Amino acid sequence: MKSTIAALKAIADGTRLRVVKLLLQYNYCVGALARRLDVTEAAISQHLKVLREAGLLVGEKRGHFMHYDVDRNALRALGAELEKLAAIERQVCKPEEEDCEQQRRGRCRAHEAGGKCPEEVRFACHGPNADEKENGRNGHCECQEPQKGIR
Amino acid sequence: MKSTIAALKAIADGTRLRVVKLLLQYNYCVGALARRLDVTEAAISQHLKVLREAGLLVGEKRGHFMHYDVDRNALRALGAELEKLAAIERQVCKPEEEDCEQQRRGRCRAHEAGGKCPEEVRFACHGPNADEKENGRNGHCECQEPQKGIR
DNA sequence: TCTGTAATTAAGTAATCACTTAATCAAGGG
DNA sequence: CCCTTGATTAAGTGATTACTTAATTACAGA
Repeated sequence: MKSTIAALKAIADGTRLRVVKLLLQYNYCVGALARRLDVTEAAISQHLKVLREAGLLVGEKRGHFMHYDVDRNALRALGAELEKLAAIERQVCKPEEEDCEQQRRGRCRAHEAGGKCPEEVRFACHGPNADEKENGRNGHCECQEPQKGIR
Repeated sequence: MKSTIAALKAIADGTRLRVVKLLLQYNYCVGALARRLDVTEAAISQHLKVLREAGLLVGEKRGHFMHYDVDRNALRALGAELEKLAAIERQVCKPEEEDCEQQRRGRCRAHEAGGKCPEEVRFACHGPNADEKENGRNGHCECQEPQKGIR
């Protein structure tokens, strides 16, 4: 997860994205990359280091020259991770499963449509001292799904 | 493509990634998010702005409260884009299809295993003045696929 | 071993960024 | 209309970053 962020940071840069796209097509050496992208060799070298340390590139020395290759699996995995993220399911309230004291609160409509209120949700939506302020507006928010037809 | 970079930059941050993960599960209001992630509301608000402007979040006002939702399609599309990137095919040399003057060069082994040398590759690998320096090492690199068995 | 070149690293700089606090805007409730 | 509270914005700060030039390391040919 920390490596995911590093990899995302690595490709979230215009120049480095161009580097990756080019290296996917051509097995350029560093100097060729620099010429092709019109960037100094030092700059390219530093970008390559970032991409390499993020696990997106692997280098190979051939004679005088250093050639980098994109780790396509790593790149694919990164994409898959984002798609997997997009598939994270919503946690909805199921008050019948848990004793949810938020049901008592006037402005908390999180449960009227039927939903649970796990401890972490209760805490996050109403704060650590939610119990102390009965029926007030303080600390409340309609923190769950949009309530169709209500309000 | 520019929006891709903006979206990548947006999620390539630890706090914002946590925001996205949380909003995928719970429809928290801004204050709830801040409490849950133990970040000031101002900071969260700024992160939400970044994510919103990157097209990853959509906001909805409900009474007093502002609730943000992850645009799952945008997130999925971003992941798909990375996977598509990983599928970019390598350009290999096909000298029989093009008149490739690099074949004459001693140190350029790009073609010995059979490969084309399109103008852009030629330029990138050997520089704009490649023709002027016949048979020299200058400006050359073995810029294509690793040559098995050669050298 | 000496020389020329590819690549990396060092050092410095301007810009960007994540965060802070304080001020401001917005939306009810009394 | 005022007051409270949620949310955003403004302004400032320290850290990070992308780039530059210069120095250094690594490699191979003569």
